[in-house]
Amino acid sequence: MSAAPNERRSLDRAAIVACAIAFADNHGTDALSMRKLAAELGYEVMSLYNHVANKAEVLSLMVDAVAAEIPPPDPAAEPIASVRALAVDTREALVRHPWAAGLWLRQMPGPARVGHMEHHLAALAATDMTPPVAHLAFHAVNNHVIGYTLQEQAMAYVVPPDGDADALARSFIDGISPDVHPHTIAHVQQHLDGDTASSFELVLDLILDGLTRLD
Amino acid sequence: MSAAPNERRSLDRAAIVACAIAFADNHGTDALSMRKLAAELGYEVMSLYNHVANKAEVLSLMVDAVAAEIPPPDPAAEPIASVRALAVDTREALVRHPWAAGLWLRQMPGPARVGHMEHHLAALAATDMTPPVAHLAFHAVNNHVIGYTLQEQAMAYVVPPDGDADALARSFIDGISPDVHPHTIAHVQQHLDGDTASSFELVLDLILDGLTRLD
DNA sequence: GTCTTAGTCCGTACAGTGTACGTTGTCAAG
DNA sequence: CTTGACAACGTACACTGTACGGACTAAGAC
Repeated sequence: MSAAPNERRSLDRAAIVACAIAFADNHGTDALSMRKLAAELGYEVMSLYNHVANKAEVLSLMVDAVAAEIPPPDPAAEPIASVRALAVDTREALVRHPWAAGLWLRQMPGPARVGHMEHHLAALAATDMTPPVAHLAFHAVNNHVIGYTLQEQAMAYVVPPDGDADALARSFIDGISPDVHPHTIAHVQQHLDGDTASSFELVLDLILDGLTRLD
Repeated sequence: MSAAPNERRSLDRAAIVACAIAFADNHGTDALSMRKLAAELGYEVMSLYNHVANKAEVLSLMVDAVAAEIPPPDPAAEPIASVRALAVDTREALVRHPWAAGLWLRQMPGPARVGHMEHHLAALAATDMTPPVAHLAFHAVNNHVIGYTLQEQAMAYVVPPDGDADALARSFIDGISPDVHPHTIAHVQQHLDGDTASSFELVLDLILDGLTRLD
């Protein structure tokens, strides 16, 4: 009746989370339901609850798995370089899993994210920054990484599945008057022209430079 | 049978959105459903759909209403001061409506938000910044405002309704080893000690200063 | 061997969600 | 008085998360 039980991967937390991540990568977290997840794994819904408390825990485990993908900083590197590398690597992980940035802040940090925090804070503590500035820096860098990624991916949320993002942006600027909103149109146009390449690292360096100047 | 129809406010977009905002302010957006919203207004669910396309439109109108609360910058002020004021006022609006920051990036900008963008971009264009730097600045400031507010309110998402945030933070640091994660514990402890007051404006100024130094 | 115990899988069921559709009431223009 | 519009409503459907209880299996105790 059911598919050969031999073919399906045995059910445990790791398998569930891995499958959930793959599903979210393909269809987004909004489309992720416990039923679809179970179907994807070849099991029935309620079987998942033998390994996982509830959906919230699945989501929590998912972001922690993403955090686990972020490589720890090279201990031999300069402290500031470590902070910078951690920021860049974190951003890359969030780009790899576009749903992760939106979840990052809503989940209590799991073990991997606590490790991530520790690396980040340790690198900052090893710089010349005073403790209060290091505290500030932690949040400033975090804000930049997550906020920038979120903003970049905001379009993906708005654009209907497999819709044309550029076309949507063009229809957006077509809908507003060039007389009252000229700067807005120019701004969106700059995005369409694509000459806003790697501003992420540029602003990151700006923030880091500013922080190291503080005391 | 039904409550006196005279007492209930007549149904239109504005009434629906106002009620939705009040409800979200009190119970959060997760608890907001079309049925509860209708009940709050004294109507039945489907009546809402005579005035609103779907729930997504309600959410979209809600964030635009928040954007409309943000006062336009004083045209007599210095451009940089306008940018700064806009950032601070935006943050205040997002704090007034804690659900708004999370929705801000997921909704296509409505008229009020386009106006907000225009003010922001116009003020930046009036500074000494070159156009590419002004473009950068728009995103950098936006990231800071939204990211900072989101991060600040992340706790509110994690803490169960009317739960003790401090107690949860303490149980969090109790759960991690001081030997492997000393910096993390120290960081959370600093939050509990509350000596991290108005870092928002501090980092904002840091970013603005850095941007004005660029060219 | 049998009995017990723990753990996994699954079927059923329930309350709650967004919303499509059709019916009813109301009120103004012709 | 009729007609047509629009707003309010009731019902219905597909879908969500998950509580509960039963069926089955595997391991260990005697």
